[in-house]
Amino acid sequence: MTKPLTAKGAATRQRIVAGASAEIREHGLQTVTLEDICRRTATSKGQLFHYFPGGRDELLLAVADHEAARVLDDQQPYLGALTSWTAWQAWRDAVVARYRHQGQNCPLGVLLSEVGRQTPASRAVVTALIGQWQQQVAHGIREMQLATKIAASVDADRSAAAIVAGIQGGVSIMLSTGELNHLEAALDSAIEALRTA
Amino acid sequence: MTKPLTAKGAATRQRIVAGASAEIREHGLQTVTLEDICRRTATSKGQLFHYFPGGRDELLLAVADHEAARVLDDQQPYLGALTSWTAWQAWRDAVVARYRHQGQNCPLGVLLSEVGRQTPASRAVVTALIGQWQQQVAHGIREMQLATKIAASVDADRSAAAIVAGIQGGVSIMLSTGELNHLEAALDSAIEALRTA
DNA sequence: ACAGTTCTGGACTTGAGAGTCCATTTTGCG
DNA sequence: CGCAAAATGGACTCTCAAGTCCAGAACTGT
Repeated sequence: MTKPLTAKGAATRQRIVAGASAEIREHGLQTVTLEDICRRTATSKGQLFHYFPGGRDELLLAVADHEAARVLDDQQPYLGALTSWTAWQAWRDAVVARYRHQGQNCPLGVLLSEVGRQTPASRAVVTALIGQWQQQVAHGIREMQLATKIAASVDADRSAAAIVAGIQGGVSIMLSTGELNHLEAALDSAIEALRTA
Repeated sequence: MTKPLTAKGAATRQRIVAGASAEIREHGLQTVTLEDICRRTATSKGQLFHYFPGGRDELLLAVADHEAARVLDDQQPYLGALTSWTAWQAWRDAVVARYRHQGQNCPLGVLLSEVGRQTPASRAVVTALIGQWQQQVAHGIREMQLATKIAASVDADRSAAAIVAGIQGGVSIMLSTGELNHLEAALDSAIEALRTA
């Protein structure tokens, strides 16, 4: 029911979303204009409003979806297989490395701190992302519990919530201060806590 | 060297900053206009630019300073006297209660997620805030260590960094999803970790 | 190939908000 | 009092970006 879209049209639409995402990651949500996006993606205003009749808001929502997918994808395969302490460490390293390497260029930070609060629809995207993420971490904790590597008394969901919060806070702080310490400390402390519980 | 300011002038300037802070907390940074601020504070454009010749940016910087002070003040007296587990719990409850009670109306969230990245000057304000906060938490940990209530092996600064990150993440998530779980989980897990270390 | 639809380009309109300017009032002070 | 500096009000300009519109090119299926 969405729309009749030819192959070419779908490609253009996709190009716009990807270009807008990149532009926003690089320059921030507030400073990016539709014209910037047109320039970058070699499209025109007409096309932009053709594919996103709702204008800026609708495009931003599509960008939010796109970015949300990236956040989880970028943590794979680690996040999906937290079955040993080595795996947890690898995941931790992957998360830290990613943010060390790309600095400001961060989908999650943009999503949560800039897009998230704007409209109900984009809030829903963020909420779903957080939920999935937390669930995957919780799943990892439960697997470790089955293998009796983590005490059964640990509340998997609650610990997962704390870990996700720690990462998110670490990333926020990094985006504002440029320092990575907090992210590392949050992850290390959380994992350490799971170990000794 | 700043400026010759009469008592009346200083009062007006102060009124503008306070009004702007409130307006931003209530409606978000991007949606608030200078005219909104004028209306709320019963001032005019002329006054606004008289006191903040640098315009919007300069005003925002003053707001950032103002809000940064609130963040720490609002956690007192708890944050300054983390000398027993009861005190830690009281602090934890104060933080949670504050966010439960005021929801979106949050200086820290606004600061970190909206103002922080804008200009170098506002980044500096945020960086200083985080530093002070972390230091106060670390100080609390050290006092507990002196009283042998926390193991001496704990790295106070690193743990404090993790705690601040957890709170920040919890607040960010709350601002986007409306749920308080993550903030509570982060604080509880962090304190629990200090206890059992 | 041809009719209908989708896609594309870009000029144009519109609205909003930051910043300017200056006339007027109030205050500080000798 | 009386002058200079500071404070105030508000109309005005300027810029810029979102969104509109339409004409023309490219593609679709029959």
